[in-house]
Amino acid sequence: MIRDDLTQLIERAIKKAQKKGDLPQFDLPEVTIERPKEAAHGDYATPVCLGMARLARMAPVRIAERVVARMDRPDFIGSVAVAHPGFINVTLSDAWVAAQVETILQERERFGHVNLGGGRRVQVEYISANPTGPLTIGSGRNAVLGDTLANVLAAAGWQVQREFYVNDMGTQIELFAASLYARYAQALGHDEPLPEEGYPGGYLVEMGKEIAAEFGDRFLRMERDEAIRALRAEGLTRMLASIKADAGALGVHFDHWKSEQSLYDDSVYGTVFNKLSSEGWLVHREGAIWFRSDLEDRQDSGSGDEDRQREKREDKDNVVVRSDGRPTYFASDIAYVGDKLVIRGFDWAIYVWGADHHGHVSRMKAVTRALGLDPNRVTFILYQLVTLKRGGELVRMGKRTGEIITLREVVEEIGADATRFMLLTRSADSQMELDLTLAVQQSSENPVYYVQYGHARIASIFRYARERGVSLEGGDVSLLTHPAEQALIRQMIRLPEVVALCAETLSPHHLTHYAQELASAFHSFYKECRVVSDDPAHTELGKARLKLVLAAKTVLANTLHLMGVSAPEAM
RNA sequence: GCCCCAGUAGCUCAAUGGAUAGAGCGCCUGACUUCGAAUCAGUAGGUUGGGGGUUCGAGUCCCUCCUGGGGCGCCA
Repeated sequence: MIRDDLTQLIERAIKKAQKKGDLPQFDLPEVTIERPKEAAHGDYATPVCLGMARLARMAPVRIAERVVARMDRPDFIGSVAVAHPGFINVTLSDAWVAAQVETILQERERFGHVNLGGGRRVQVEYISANPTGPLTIGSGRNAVLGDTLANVLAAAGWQVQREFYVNDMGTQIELFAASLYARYAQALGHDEPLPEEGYPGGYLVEMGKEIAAEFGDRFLRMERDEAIRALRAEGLTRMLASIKADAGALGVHFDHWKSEQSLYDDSVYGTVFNKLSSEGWLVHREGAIWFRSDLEDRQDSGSGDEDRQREKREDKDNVVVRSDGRPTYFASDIAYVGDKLVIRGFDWAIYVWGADHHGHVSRMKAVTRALGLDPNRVTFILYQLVTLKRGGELVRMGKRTGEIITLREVVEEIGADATRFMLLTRSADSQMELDLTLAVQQSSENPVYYVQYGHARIASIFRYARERGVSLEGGDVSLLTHPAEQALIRQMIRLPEVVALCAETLSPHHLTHYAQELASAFHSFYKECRVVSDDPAHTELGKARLKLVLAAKTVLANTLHLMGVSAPEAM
């Protein structure tokens, strides 16, 4: 990336200035390159000389002048300027900018990719909603974050696996099975009450009817426990199929569905448990088995580990096995992290969790450390919960309370593209309020259409060009010197930087903002510059501009696809 | 009580410690007999919740207070 080239260019210039005696000797500070907000400040800028003022005991502007004097000028540099109070502003060469159109046309769908991952393996685990009900809009935010993050990491050179963790054992699935049994029995006319704490949602009534219609009274003729066991399996299969379909409707597909139960069946849990136990991490107390966190501080004090997430250390012990012998959810999580990092050998495991699971992060980090693994190999993306309203009224929602606004409902109302874009625009840290009534009303003015319109408009230009028999063959991109053309290309070549930013900060929402800026640059260009024209004097420029808009179409499509949004040829 | 996240234009939200805090929606003014007006060009709108501090420079970092959300179970 140009940005990295610039960093090196400036670093070399500083060292050279020191060597030649223009600047005193001091340790090089980190050279940061930023994109100035003000167009007049060029394409890139660095404030590094401001920070060097004290080290060099010189005025920042003087330092900047001496650094600039020692800078090499490779072909991509247009001009370099020093600006008060000591910025170095770099403007790219217009000729080099224009030439990037050819680069984009060569790289096509790979344009925007960067190699930060170096082929290392990362697993992104997302949604992982309990398979006891349909996906909610909250799961939608999880899905969009995780899925887009996976796209971004893949574009950033990581080998990515997308995983859905299926909680197919434990209290909730038992309640689900018992609830289903009741609904099934009711469908056959029996007066079977819903269990206490059961799932009251209407979807189970439907499922009970379906199973009754398909299997008749087969399950009623069994022992009750046996029937519930059979219905649990049947219900789980149906629920997972429904979840898969709901996720698919949003364009989300998984590489692997990991069963929680399999962690026990495949003795992953046993292996991990024995390791922790033999190393003294587990303690028996009050009839239960606890993971102790008090060992932690002694273990690696001063080890200098730099957590990506500055979490508070876990300060309390947590139950792994209940006094009745049943493992807790935490027990599964322990086995699962071992499964991810050791057995399957992922270099990095990313979990996408709602903020309500925040309290579990520190104990997961603690367990990872206890297993002798680098805690930086697990990262938790926490997103703030979505509060829902309908017509201004708060909707209290939950699978266990029965009232649900399903993801499918929203996708059917406003479409997958608008849903994804809407859920992706905000950073994960911001709590969002979603009024379904308003969202439906406003879906037609969702900015996603502005971006897609740009893509469709270009497709239309090509349809028109074909009618006129105009092609881009032999187009000379060096003719692209118009300010609107240059501005558009400058936006286009930002994509790799945006991908890098999203991957480094694990915040894919930058994509939505970039997409709008890119589309805006295109629409401005379109208004100012005629692409296809009958004017003979325009022929050469027209060919060059066809190349430009094809490149723009490519970058728009790549950006949209990273977000999991379609790039329509017409709309 | 303790911990985490947030508070920025009327609304929804951006802004790797940098220059004059930006978009979209909404408001107002202009632009379609030539490639798609789901568009473009422009106007208005701000004490970045309050108060201290660090820094050459703070929306961003630290302290404190206020408001909202979430967590602190042998629940998941």
